Amino acid sequence: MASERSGGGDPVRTLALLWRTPPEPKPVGRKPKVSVDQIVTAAIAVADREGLGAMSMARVAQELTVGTMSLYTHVPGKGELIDLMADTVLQERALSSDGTWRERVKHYADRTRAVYQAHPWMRDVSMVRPPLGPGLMDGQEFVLAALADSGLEPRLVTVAHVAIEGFVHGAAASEVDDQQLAEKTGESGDSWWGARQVFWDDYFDVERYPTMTTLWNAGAYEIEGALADHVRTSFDYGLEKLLDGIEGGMR
Amino acid sequence: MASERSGGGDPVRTLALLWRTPPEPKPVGRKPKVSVDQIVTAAIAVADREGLGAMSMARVAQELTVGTMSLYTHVPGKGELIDLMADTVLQERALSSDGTWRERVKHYADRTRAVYQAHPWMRDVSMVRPPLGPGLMDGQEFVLAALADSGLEPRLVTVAHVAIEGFVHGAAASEVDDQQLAEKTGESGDSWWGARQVFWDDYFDVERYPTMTTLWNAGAYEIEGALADHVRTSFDYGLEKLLDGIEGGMR
DNA sequence: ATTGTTTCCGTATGGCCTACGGAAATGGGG
DNA sequence: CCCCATTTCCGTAGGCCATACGGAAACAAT
Repeated sequence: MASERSGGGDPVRTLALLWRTPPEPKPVGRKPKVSVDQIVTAAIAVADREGLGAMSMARVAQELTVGTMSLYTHVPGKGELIDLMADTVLQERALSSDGTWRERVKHYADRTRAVYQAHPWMRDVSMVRPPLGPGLMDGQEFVLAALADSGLEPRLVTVAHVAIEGFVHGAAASEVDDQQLAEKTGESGDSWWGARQVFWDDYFDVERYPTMTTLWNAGAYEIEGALADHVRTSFDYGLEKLLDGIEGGMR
Repeated sequence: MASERSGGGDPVRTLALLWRTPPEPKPVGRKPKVSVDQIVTAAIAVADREGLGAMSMARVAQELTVGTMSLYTHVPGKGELIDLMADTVLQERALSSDGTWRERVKHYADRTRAVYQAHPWMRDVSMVRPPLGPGLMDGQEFVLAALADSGLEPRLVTVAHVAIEGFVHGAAASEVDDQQLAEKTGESGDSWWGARQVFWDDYFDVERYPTMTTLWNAGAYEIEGALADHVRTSFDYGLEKLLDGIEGGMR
């Protein structure tokens, strides 16, 4: 399977689940052993610990000491479950609207980044056909409000929004990728690059890559802390410059 | 499975494959029915047509009318095969270094985007521990050269590089996601959003989302062409503004 | 106790990766 | 011409996965 997808099923059913529309109480019939919330919570727990790849229906059911097929009574399928998981963790952002529009966008970026840190499997969830639940929508509103306050004209607000959203999710995903792989393979990013020392020894061609060579000699690659910090710094820089550009384009 | 990963195996073996170090000619023994190149080409063909999810070892072997296990003689495993595929298609960029540094960065973005368009499965390949082959390295050198020419000091060149690389790959991935899903589910992005009309009717809360409501009323969401075009425009805008910011930060 | 309703879940199908080990092909030396 | 080291080919098997189907089990009301 490629990236885990979602949003495939019946929109009406999925939306009802996302917004937890109370499914009119059933006075008759067997009592449920599990609830949607329990399933989503268990699924998130499994994915947090072992990655989205390990989050199989069987595994989640096991966690709840329930038969695999019981889950299908409460959730249409795996895709929809992932939708629910994603929207749930996005709600953890708890965005507070203080400060200038720039500060708020940065706040949004930080909170979103924190979600990815806490739930690295978010990297594997496509946000192109996103779950239209409260977690996602609240975030959208927050960024749009900040951009609207910036004085950008409406048309540009929507354009800038897509660019920022893309940057933030992309950055958060990249940043987290490293840790995710480290967990999965039991090998840290630094050690992975260390093992590829062979590359610099045996394959790097100084004539083919003059700029890299120059930069190397200029000490531009002497990193202070861990590699992950460097990546993070770079994305902070990128967001800053993106906002600079947007701000500059207004005048 | 989460995103398809790679880069797990023995670095020495993988690097030899990426750079096609000729494995000293074997004078004795049975003649190979397939070569590494044939395997990679077939794998790319399958992934192009049916997605990375369909690119199984069995499927590729079938394509070459060969037993599944024969592939393992030439390629260590699926992860390494994906590395080879990725680096191969990145080589298709054929970057030409004309114009200002900004033009060259944009050229790079466009060519990379084209690769993702032609090979949508690239969305599912993580670029955090990338295949250190010629395709990737040539791209890195190209962007670094452009940034170095911009007059940015060496330290900032590497920082800006990570930011740009993240933006470009992220943008290309997002853009392609839509088409990939369309193919996979047989439903276009526009029709998908159309089916979610229910959301606006039944769940959208005007009081909870005042900015969205205002923007909607201001006509900011009246899109001209297809949704995909709008996304593309937004990323062009984003890259432009990012470069503006970088340029502005130099003075 | 029967009936209607709802939930639980065992089974089965068809897919995936890849470890293992034997069969088949090939060229050189006797 | 036969033998044999060497290399490649590939069948089998084990252990995963999602989910369609249909019957068993639990519960409330009659």
